[in-house]
Amino acid sequence: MDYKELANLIFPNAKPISYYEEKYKPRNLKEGAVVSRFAPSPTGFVHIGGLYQALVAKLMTKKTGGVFFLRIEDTDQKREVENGVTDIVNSLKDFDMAPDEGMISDNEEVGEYGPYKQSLRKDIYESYAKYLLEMGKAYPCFCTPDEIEEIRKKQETAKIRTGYYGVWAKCRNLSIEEMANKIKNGENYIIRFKSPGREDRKIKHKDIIKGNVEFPENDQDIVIIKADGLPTYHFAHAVDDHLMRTTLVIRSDEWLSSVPLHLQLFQELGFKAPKYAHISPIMKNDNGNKRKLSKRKDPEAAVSYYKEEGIPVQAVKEYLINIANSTFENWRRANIGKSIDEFDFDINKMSVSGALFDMVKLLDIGKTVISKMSAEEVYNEAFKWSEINDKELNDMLKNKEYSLKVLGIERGSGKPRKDISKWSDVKDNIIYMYEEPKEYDFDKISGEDAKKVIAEYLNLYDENDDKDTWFNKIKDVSEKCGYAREVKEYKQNPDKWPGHVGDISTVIRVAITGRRNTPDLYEIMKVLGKEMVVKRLEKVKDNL
RNA sequence: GGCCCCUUGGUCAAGCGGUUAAGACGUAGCCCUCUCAAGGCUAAAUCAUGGGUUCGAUUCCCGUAGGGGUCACCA
Repeated sequence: MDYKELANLIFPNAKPISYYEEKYKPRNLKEGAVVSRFAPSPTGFVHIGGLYQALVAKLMTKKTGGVFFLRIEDTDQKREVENGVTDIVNSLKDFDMAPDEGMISDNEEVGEYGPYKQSLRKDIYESYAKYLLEMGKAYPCFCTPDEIEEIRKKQETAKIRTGYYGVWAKCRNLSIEEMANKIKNGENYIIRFKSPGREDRKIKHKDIIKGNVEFPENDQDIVIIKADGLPTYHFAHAVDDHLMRTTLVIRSDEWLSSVPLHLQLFQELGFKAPKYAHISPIMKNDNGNKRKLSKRKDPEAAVSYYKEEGIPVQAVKEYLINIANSTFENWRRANIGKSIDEFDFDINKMSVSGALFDMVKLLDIGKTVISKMSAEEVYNEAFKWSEINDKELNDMLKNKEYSLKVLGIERGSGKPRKDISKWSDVKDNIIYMYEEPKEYDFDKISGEDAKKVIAEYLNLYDENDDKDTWFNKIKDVSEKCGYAREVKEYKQNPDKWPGHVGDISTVIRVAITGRRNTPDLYEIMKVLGKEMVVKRLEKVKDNL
């Protein structure tokens, strides 16, 4: 019996690898085009770190005229979660990052290099496993989980490296006949890679982000096909990224220490290895310690959080790009209005260490992004968000013509307002334009004095006044009530008056909006219209 | 614990042997102003640490400390 017969015994029906090599031809792309991917496992919501990786991949492929694809790594059916794939596909869509090829729904895909779901690629993995078996580069292992555990314990007490390697790899030295007999006797087994590596030798690897790294060679006989017949991550990675003709693997840096193994796998399979870019995770400050953003502890770890909070998609992307290339914000300032695709993203400039997540900065970007939008855009986005997240706001916004005016206050000028950083801010920002105030937060002038101010103002108010006339009338009221017409006058002589025109306009502002702080009162009154303004003023006057 | 990676203000970070060590967010103050949000100006605040190498180290080398990752039939 030889290796070939053993391989046939294990995988009698597997196609020769030449079939797949022929089927998935090298891509016909121009020189330098990057083929990269997002390859999550459907084990729960998409993590912001995953979106970050996907964004970098997307940027790189876009920049070079390459291909960005989505592959689902569902080789662990135990951890799989319902709607996992749908969530991933939708999350990418939400961020306007739909892949060029790969999965486009739970069970549909586009592209010539599929299937893009690993659980559907079993035949392919078997072919390549068989290929390794034929060459004696893989072998069946009959060790039970208990035996593996026992080996590990021995290694631990002896204080030596744990794992299935060298003399500890019992099954690698079984004769072909022994292996065949065990299989024929129905013993359970898995397939292991027979590592040619030696721990006392070093390999050098140049990572796109981390730079030069030196590791001991891999000498672990890792499992490549599990008891359930599916491949492990490592094996699937090598086979898939070869067959899908990936040129750049962008992934989280927790994989960095697997690079020696992966390189070895590519080598032994006769594949050309891709380039690797290991991205540092996005961290969070936890009592002075940095730790990865955690799915369990941190709501902002889930990309769905941003959608629910109504943080603009563009803000999230710009924030992420800024973490990746901090020169982005300078570019953005100099290129207002341009698409982020025009930014010359440089993956080599990405930080080697993990950045702390900064919600304050994200929200600041959100503010800027929204301030650049037209009233129409703000309306559309806020409306869309409110449909699923805020019924009350949605009802308010149903009056489109009026809402457009409300959202247009101090917008469209050279210096638009910057007070909304996320869609969930909108309601509180504009609610007094829809409902009469329930409470009045007067400042220094209240009671009878406030009543007098309002009464005087009602005498003068004319909705057709231009802004200067409007303001002069408030100054007139100030004078009548014994307050300074001008703030400057008052400041020069603070003892002469009890206050100034600012205090008077505060009374009117509060009477109309219920608040001391609002955008331009003149515009607010214009939008509200005469009827509403008078009604609100009368109401306050009568109740003071 | 073994192996690997990292360390510039509170945060993101430029920098790549000689700089007054950029910029942004945040913080504080001033200006503008009918309030607020902005905007303008200004300020405080950083090279983890000890050794080298060098005429000169934030930058190069070594050690130390601190942080992170990884050691599965999970990805």
